[in-house]
Amino acid sequence: MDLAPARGAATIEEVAARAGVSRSTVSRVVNGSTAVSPSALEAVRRAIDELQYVPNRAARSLASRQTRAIALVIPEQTDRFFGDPFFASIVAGIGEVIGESDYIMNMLIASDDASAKALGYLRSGSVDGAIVASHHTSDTFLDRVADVVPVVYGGRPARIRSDDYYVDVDNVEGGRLATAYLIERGHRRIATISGPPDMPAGIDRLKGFHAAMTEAGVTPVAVENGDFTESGGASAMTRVLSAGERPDALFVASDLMARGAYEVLREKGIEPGRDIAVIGFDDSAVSTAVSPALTTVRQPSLTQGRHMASVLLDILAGRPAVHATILPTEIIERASA
Amino acid sequence: MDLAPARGAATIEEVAARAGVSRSTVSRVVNGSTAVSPSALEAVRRAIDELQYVPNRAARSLASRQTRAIALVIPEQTDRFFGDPFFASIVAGIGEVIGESDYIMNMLIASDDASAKALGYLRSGSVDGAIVASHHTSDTFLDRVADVVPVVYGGRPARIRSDDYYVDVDNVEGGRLATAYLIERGHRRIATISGPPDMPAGIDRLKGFHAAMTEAGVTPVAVENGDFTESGGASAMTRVLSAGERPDALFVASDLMARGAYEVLREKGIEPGRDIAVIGFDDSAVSTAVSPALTTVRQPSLTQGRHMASVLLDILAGRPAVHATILPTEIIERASA
DNA sequence: GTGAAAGCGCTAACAC
DNA sequence: GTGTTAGCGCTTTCAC
Repeated sequence: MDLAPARGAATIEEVAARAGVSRSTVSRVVNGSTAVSPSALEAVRRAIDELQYVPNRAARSLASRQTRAIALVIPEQTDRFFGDPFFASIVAGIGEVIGESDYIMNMLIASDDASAKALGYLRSGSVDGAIVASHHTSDTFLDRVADVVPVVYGGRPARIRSDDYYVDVDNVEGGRLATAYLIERGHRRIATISGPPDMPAGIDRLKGFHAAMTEAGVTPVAVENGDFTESGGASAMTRVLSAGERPDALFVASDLMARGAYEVLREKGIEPGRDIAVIGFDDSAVSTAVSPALTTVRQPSLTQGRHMASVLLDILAGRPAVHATILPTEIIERASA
Repeated sequence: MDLAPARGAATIEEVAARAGVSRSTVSRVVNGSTAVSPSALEAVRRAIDELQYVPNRAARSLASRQTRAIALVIPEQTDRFFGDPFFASIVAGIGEVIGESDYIMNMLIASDDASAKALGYLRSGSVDGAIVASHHTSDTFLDRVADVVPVVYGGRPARIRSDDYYVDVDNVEGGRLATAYLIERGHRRIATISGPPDMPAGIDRLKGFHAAMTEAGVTPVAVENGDFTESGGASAMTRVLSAGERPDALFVASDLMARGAYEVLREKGIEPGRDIAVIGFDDSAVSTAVSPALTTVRQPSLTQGRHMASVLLDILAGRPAVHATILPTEIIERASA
């Protein structure tokens, strides 16, 4: 018996014919409308099963003007995206929430050279909304995405527009907390390895650092910025050490950079946790992978991811959504400071 | 002057009206047909620019029956995907090649609980083809994807079908090489931490191990399998040590698992590289991140990714494509063995 | 070189 | 509860 369609995928038309009903009824069944008689429902279901029917997504979204897909945009180079456990948590949180919805999530790595293509994709009606996992001030293409579909940013966008949505952690407070922690423990020769100056997260953590220092009347020994990578942390550390006075405490704006700093310190015979207090930021897997374990500022990345997804889902469902969500940070005390 | 469309995105109709030509001509320009007069071309280009026109992807793929999109399917849990640098290389290689094409690539994390959704997506005509980054024998949903669109597998599929395409590294030879290396250096009490028995890569590396052992007439001290994660490597190491005779050499089927093994060895006071020779597999970033640096079997993951993408592109373009590509492996000698 | 017309597979009024 | 009818925005013959 020839059950499968002649060629290509089965269409709604074929299902309707086989079930002895109209296209509309099939559509109703597929879309879960209740206004279908039990007998028709049964017939359609069987036909769908026999033909292995899956609705054509293009046709569906053309007619309904929605795609049931959302994009997770990563404006980073591939190696940074994979190298930093921060992204793993964010993605896991987002995936968890989207997974429970009936949206499909597709990840788009929109590194510099791929951003034009990504922009075209996002503007072509391929998705109903987008989540942007990290944000550089140079990522102006994102504004042009936001013109077309709702966007939720991870972290405060560089320029906040009144209708923006974002979920951030309290980076200023986190930076302040970390720095105050060092000061409270009697350190006065304090340096920092900050994040990149083109990312709000980097800017804010540094702002918190300066706030705490000013408050205590302490002047920084050195301020060098890294790019949130391990090697960037290492070279910033080198610059800090060659800057002049050797610090007795160090605030590093990400755990990964702290790992890079560790290496350079060791090379110079300076033992982290003993000769210099080091505090990181993230509380990602690297903070316990290094030795001595890193005292750090915990940011709830998994939660942040979950929130981002929920906000987008709210927007898409027409529910009232929160424009700005700021998640708290806290110090996790380990061995390095 | 009102240049922007009234509401929503501009359509081909609006562009045509503004340029004073028909829809067909606009379509020709958009699709790069040469049969358009210079004046029409110019007019259309300007209209597109002014209206910020981007063709609707759904409409386009409905009419043309192709999507110009490919899926990168990752049948793994999120944390394993992000935790293993192997995937970073694979994705980078694929992204590089796809990036130069006019296809868009969307990554789909199809963990167990999300596989039904991913399957629906892939069967709904959303993509022209798929690349599967890793493969478990339990991933039967992939067969149903291959029914609908061309699929290229990373690694030999569990059950090879005559029309399958895949790009693999020579895992059997790699396992053999690693084991022979240990034997040549005089080790005789050799154990292995193998990959998961439900993954061809794991099976093949173990096969190579046994081949080399048999050839040399040496019996393994212990064979324990891990799941290609760091913690899996650690617990396998624990089992190896409690199995009986303490090994003087160890072949671990992935660098990440070797890192886990290092930790357990150290806890027991056994120093890798001194008290026990350890050889890994991958030559990923972790092999140099650990101390002592790991001697390992290099597999060209970036190249593998590039090949996978090229093969899919060949298939989609109707060019002859290679069904099976096997890439060579080689020993990278460092400090651990 | 250009336009008219048909149709891709579906949803969504609207009648019945 | 169910079918009929119009499109959704585009590509693609086929005439001219």
